[in-house]
Amino acid sequence: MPASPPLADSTALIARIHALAARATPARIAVLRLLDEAERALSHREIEDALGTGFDRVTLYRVLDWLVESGLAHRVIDAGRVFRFSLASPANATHTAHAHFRCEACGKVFCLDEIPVPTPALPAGFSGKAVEYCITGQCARCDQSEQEK
Amino acid sequence: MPASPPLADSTALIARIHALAARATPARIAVLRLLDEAERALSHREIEDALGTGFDRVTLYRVLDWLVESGLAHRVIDAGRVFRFSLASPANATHTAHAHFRCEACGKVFCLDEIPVPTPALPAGFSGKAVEYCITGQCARCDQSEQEK
DNA sequence: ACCCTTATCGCAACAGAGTTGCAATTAAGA
DNA sequence: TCTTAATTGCAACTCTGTTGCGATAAGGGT
Ligand SMILES: [Mn+2]
Ligand SMILES: [Mn+2]
Ligand SMILES: [Zn+2]
Ligand SMILES: [Zn+2]
Repeated sequence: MPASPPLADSTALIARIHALAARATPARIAVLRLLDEAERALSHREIEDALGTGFDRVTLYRVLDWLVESGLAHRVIDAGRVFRFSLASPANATHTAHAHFRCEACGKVFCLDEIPVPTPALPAGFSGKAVEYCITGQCARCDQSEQEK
Repeated sequence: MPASPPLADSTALIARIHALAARATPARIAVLRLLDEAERALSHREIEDALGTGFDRVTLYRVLDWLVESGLAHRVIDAGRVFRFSLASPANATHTAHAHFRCEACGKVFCLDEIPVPTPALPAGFSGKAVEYCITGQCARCDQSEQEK
């Protein structure tokens, strides 16, 4: 039972791609669906594994780049130097700042849309655009499995 | 006119290293001095360039690792997948959360010790340890040079 | 001042994530 | 169905950082 809204069928995904005047290719549809179903930010590797063989790694990289450039997804970098991607919800599609949580145990990154990101006052001469707000710690699942030991 | 306190001489730097029961090698002294003089977080590459030839790249990587492990410095990762290092001031040596600013124009990362980092409420089951708070935009210098055009 | 011990260094080889060039394929409109 | 440019697949590549190991040298003891 995914917490996210019901996953879109292929036709809806294809429409979303066509709305950007781009070609609805199998790779794009597959990645889009996967990110839509995922409740956390996924890395290229995780996406590759989830989709199995059938798509070249470079194709997946390019699909992810395209998703970010087109504004459908956004990219965050984790402590292990790997990019993680999550679908931009209508809420954060407008580049609204939102917080992230990275679990040190399992390495997953979660989008915390509920938490407001404070906008700080900057030193003179500095002009801020985006704010990154990331909490590191242990996620609910890893916290639980640690209790069981 | 550096905003930071007067840079320490070699003997002071050596003392700082010896206080950790470690050997005061040329590489460690040089990197420590450089980070002490820098007002922003430096990447390995920047450190290598600044010090010129004379130290092996691996040695510099190991010095930086040692600095982080010993608590003298802390490491942040930037959007370009490269680590940046800044000396832990007495204030943030205790792992006190502090904000960072990354300039999109010149790529530099600044430590904003003045800005307080808010501690957010997390979803149930999540336990937070560290908070990363990074503002992206344009630094004072790049903002200025843009005006001149 | 000299010797030991072993922490640290230098080199070379390696690893992982991501990028680029280009010919072959194919989505989508005519 | 035909055309054409967007997209793919593959191979080679870059960049940052890591590891193994023999050589070097910091620093404590004499
Ligand atoms: Mn997010
Ligand atoms: Mn800092
Ligand atoms: Zn976890
Ligand atoms: Zn700048």
